[in-house]
Amino acid sequence: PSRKRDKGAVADKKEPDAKIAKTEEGSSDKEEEEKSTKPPAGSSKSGWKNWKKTKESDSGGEESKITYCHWLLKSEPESRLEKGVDVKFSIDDLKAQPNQTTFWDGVRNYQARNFLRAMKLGQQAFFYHSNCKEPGIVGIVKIVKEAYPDHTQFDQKDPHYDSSSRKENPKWSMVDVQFVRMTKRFIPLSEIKAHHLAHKADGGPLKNMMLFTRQRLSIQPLTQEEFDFVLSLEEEKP
DNA sequence: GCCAACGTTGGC
DNA sequence: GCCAACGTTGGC
Repeated sequence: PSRKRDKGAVADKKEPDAKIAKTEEGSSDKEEEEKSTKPPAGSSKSGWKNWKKTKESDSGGEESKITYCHWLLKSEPESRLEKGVDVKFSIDDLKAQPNQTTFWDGVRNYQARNFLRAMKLGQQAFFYHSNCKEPGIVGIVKIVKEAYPDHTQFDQKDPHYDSSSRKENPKWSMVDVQFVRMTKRFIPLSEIKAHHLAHKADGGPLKNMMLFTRQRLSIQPLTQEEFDFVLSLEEEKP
């Protein structure tokens, strides 16, 4: 699960426009809670080392730590029932919410959750339409509230109810996001993928993009370079 | 609708 | 802790 449902209006408030923070990424993909700065010692098959090693630190001699400050959020724009509940949530649905803001509930994957928890106020994310006729990026949103417990994990009627989660120590988190703008044009997955493939050969900015290296992750970080490159595509002719 | 990718579960 | 079975994601 990943999603978002069309009921997540959030009470409005004006947040002071946030500082664009740098994100230190420290997530793991396993069950444990906050982990410290170091990766699991000998972890072999978890996804961590793969993205951990993708880049040298830019400050010379220090611990290599990728800083992500942009994100990609997947959501399904077409109706689909999950336990009798329609999980459709398109960018138009987001625009229709009060204050064009919603909570991003329903994430039930540890790695995705840890990325949610790393999100900082004011950071921008691509809104990606998945599982539909034309998958791709349709708009930009920003984080307007950092991670807090996802109440739908305690709701038995919710398709993402988790009976194993305790109120005292909630497993799952969500953030609030607000619509910023549509991209100047639809940026299809196929086009991003073509660049990814080319960049794998020539070392370009999308060579490690998680859309392709962590295919099923519904919440993904992007480096500044990845974000900038993808955004530059909106200026090009289709 | 098919099915590849890949995360999770549970037997041992 | 291994790994086969199973379930889900999501492109095509």
